[in-house]
Amino acid sequence: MEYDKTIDQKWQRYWQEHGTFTVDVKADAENKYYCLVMFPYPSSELHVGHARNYVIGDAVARYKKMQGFNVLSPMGWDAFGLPAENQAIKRKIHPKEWTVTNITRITAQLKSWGIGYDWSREVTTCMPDYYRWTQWLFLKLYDKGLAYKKEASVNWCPSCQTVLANEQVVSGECERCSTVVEQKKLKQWFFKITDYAEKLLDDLTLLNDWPQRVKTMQKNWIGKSQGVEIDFVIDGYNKKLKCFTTRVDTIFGATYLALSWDHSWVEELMDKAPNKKEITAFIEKIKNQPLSERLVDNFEKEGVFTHCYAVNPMNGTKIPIWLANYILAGYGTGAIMCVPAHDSRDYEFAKKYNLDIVEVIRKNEEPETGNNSNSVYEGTGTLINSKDYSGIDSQTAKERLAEYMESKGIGRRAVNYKLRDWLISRQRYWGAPIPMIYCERCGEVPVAYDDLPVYLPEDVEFVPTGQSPLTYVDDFLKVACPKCSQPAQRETDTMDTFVDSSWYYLRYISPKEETVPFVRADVNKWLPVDQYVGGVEHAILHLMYSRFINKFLRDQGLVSFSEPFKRLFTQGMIVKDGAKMSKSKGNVVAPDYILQKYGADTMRLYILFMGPPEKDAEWQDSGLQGCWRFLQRSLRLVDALLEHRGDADQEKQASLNQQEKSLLKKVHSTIKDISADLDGNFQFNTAISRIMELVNQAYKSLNDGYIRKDVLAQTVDVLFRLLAPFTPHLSEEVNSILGNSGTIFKRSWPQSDEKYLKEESVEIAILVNGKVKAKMVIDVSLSQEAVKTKALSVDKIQNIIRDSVPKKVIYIDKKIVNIVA
RNA sequence: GCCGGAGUGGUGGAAUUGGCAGACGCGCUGGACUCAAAAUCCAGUCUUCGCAAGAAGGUGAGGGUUCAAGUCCCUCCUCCGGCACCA
Repeated sequence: MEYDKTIDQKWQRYWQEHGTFTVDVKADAENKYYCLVMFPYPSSELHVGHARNYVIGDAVARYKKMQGFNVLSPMGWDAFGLPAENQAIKRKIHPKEWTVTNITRITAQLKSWGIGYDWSREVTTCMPDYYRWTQWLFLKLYDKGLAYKKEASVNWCPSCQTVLANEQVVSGECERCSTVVEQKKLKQWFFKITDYAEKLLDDLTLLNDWPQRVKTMQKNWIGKSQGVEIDFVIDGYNKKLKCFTTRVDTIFGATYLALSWDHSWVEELMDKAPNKKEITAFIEKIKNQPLSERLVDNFEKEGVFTHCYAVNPMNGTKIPIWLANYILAGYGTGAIMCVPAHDSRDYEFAKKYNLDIVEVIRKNEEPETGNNSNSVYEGTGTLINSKDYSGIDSQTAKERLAEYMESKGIGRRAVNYKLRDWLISRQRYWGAPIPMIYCERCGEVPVAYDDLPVYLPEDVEFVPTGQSPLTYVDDFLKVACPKCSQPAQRETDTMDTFVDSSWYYLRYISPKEETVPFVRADVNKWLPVDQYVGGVEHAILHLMYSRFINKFLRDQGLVSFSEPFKRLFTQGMIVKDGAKMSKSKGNVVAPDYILQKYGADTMRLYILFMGPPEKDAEWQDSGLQGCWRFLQRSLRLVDALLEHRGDADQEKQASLNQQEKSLLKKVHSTIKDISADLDGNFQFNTAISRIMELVNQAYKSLNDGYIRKDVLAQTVDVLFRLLAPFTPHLSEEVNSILGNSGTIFKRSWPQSDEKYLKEESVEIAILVNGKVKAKMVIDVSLSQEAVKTKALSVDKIQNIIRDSVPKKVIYIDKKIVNIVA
């Protein structure tokens, strides 16, 4: 049998016509398996790097289907977003047109690779029937006070001409275009994800089947820290400064306070400050400093003295209050107590400005060292110079001090998070309009649910001005206030596209529903997603936003599960010439020529065989060639079977020869091992190598002598069923050639038969005085004695071992020896 | 700086989690077929010594535990990823 391109098309057509991958959510809910691949942003054509994602997802889906699950594997489009708009500006094509063209092209690609989706569930986030429900979600959040507008210092990308969420700023640069991000004070919409910080953190422990790496990243991003918020009375003011610290045990070493430039009290203190000019200049300097400058390694600490003092509540000492550039504006209270002896940053600052350094913690191992205040010790230990608390260890002191402060009302236990609220406004056109209206009389008024969707107007000038292009569309902008019917204006910003993608996995269950975003009963049956597959670049962004939205919907009683994705798999990149594939580098491997020359199955097989799927892998055309060779070899086994002469019935009378036995053993051990590879962590590479071994052995057996027809038939049949998740077209073709009707995916996954796997060897442990001294495997055929007898002499054992296992393990004490089978 | 992950042939990578290191693929070498090439098939391919059977060494470096270590423990080196003034 020869491979021929028409095989691909033949079976792709078959799957489509027979609805092989179409799911009825009501009828198929029992024994369901929801396999989801992160939906793509439809920009240009897909290359083999993208293909890896879909091929992995498809292999899982097809494997599960063969195992008898009702597999839902849907596809859709994350279709709003900046690239479409940027293309529109550059080429004068409407974003919608550009997007739809790309979707058509990519759909054809996915189909040509034989990815088995239920296309009847396709969702497209830029279509009104979808974004209507994204707006609905916004209103739901608004109703609960979780969507709010506030003025804040926000990240602004001057190139994209829009604000960005914290999560979209990477090392001070725009995640998308790598432009240095600026800080601007703007009034923007936020989602209150911080309300869910604790839940998002706690429930990470439920995600046993997520990569540890992703969970750690989320944990760090949420950044919970526990400590104490201490009130410092300001000398001469009727005012307290709240400072958060995780090291309350160092309170007696606090020798100054430091405030961030935008602390609320700064304005008041300026009235009296003798060095007002100096302070103003200092604040201006920090304010205008680009974020990127702050992120360099040795960012110079600077500050200015306010000429005010605070009182340390524990010892009454007056300590100076400074403004300092290293105090983060958005974290904690924006004011901290500084302990130079035990914090390297405070130490650096104190040295520079000649502030007191008082050691209050001593490392436990070193009892007395003469030199103090010349170095920083940031660890815990025993308190010194701390009045009544001296001699106590850090941990105990933390608790006692917190208790004391709470009882005196001068401090309280507190928790802080690094996580900030999710900024969702974007000053761009190609996104879901935020469904809000501003009325001079009534203020901020949400659009009524019944008035959704707020349609995105299509006739728009795209040129970015820093204002949303919608600002200039009168038909859109001007609207009657829903409350008082007076002229009012719509919100012109659109939503971050991560809002669209934070709930799409729910819409797949009810994609055509016109009255609700999803049917609750069906969603509760089909979710959580059993297997989610995607790139690790979404470890924080998409995956945390989705978890947040899911938890919100759960709290509203709209879904019943608290985590949307039960298992997560993050695949690595495919690189070429050591670099990520990109058009600008000119190292893109386009799938088209591969399909032409080798067909879809060869490409799929190679992508899965390249290496562990979670790791990056280097594309090698020669490796692809190897997979092609392997498939050709496999197909020649089919020929060998078809040409095989010999009467199967007659053959069955005779007993199997050694080769046939060994081949059948290989067939069944392969089934067993591959199932383990796939049930575990998707070790497609080793699964495929096992199939190659099977083919090699089958060849050897054929070359060496006669193989019974039924044995060969079983080998070939199992071989192509095992290959089916990887090479579905060829497996279908072979399946039909072997006389089976219908699709191979309605047949079951092969089961290994234990009778062929019976071990001919036995593992024994050698005990000396009851202690395991050695374990080894002995070939039973060589020494039946080993199993029959419970105890053997040392000599005998050594003989058996010499005959059957390598010398290396012959270390036995000349004592009593037992054999445990 | 902190937190993760990883270091195995010429190369991508295996090793039932402590049990014959290098499976499988690529590449390379030799042979068969061919006027020749491609394709295909067969054999070989960690290093050293040996015609061979075989012997010895070998998983970033050094030490340790164990009958047995790529795998576990300690010290160090290198690379990759994430976070990065989070008080």
